[in-house]
Amino acid sequence: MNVKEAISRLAALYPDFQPWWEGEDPFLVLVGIVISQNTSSASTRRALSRLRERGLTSPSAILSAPQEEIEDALRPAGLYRAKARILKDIARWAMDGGLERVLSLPHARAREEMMKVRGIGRKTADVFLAFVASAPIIGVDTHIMRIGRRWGLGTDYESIKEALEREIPPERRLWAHKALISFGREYCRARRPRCDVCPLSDICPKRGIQPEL
DNA sequence: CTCCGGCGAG
DNA sequence: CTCGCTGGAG
Repeated sequence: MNVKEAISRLAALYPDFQPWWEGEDPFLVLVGIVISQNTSSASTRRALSRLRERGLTSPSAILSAPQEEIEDALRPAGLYRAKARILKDIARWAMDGGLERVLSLPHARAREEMMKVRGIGRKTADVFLAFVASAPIIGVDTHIMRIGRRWGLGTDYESIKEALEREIPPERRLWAHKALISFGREYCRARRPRCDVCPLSDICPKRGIQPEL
C-alpha cells in the first residue's frame, strides 16, 4: 500500500478536527482514554458525563468514592469493574506524583513508566502521550490495527505503528491517528467494509474482495 | 488464548 | 440474534 498517497487522500476527506481534550486536565484525558478501551465513543462519552455528574473528576474524588459508585457511573461503557479498578489505581498513581513525573520525562521513558501502572497498556500510553505531551506517536487502536493489516503494513502492534510513522511526518501523526480512525469507522469497517465507495480502493491491496482480516 | 460487558448496528 | 467497540491482564 502506498501510505503517503493514502494519507494525502484522507487529508481531503478529513481536513482537520477539534481535539476533545484541548485545555482538558491531563488526568481527565487519561480517564477518558481508559474508559474508551474496547468501547464505542458514544458509550465512552456517556460514562464520562456520568462521572462528571457525580463529581468524580479528580484523583482525590475518585480515590475517596466507593468502588461501587464508580462502577455504576461507568456501567454504560462496559468492562466497568475492571475500569473502576483502573481509575482507582491511576488516581492513586496521580496523587503520588506519577502523572506529573511522566509528563517531564522523554516520551520513550514516559511510556515505560506509564505501562507499569496496571490498566495502562501500550495503546493507552501512546495515545495519552500523543494527546497531552505532544509526542509524535501514532497509537494503534483496533481500527488502525485492522487498517494496517489490510494495507499489509504488518500484523502486530509495533510493526504497524512503525510502518505508519515511517511514512507520516511527526507533525501530521496526531491528525493521522484521528483520520485513520474516522476512515476505519466509515469505510474500512471490521464488518462489511465499504470497499465499493472507499476512496482508496484503487490503491488498496485488498481491492474489493474482503478477506477475514 | 480467554475473560470482561453494556450497547448499538445490521 | 451476532459482532465489534480508539484494550489489557492473567
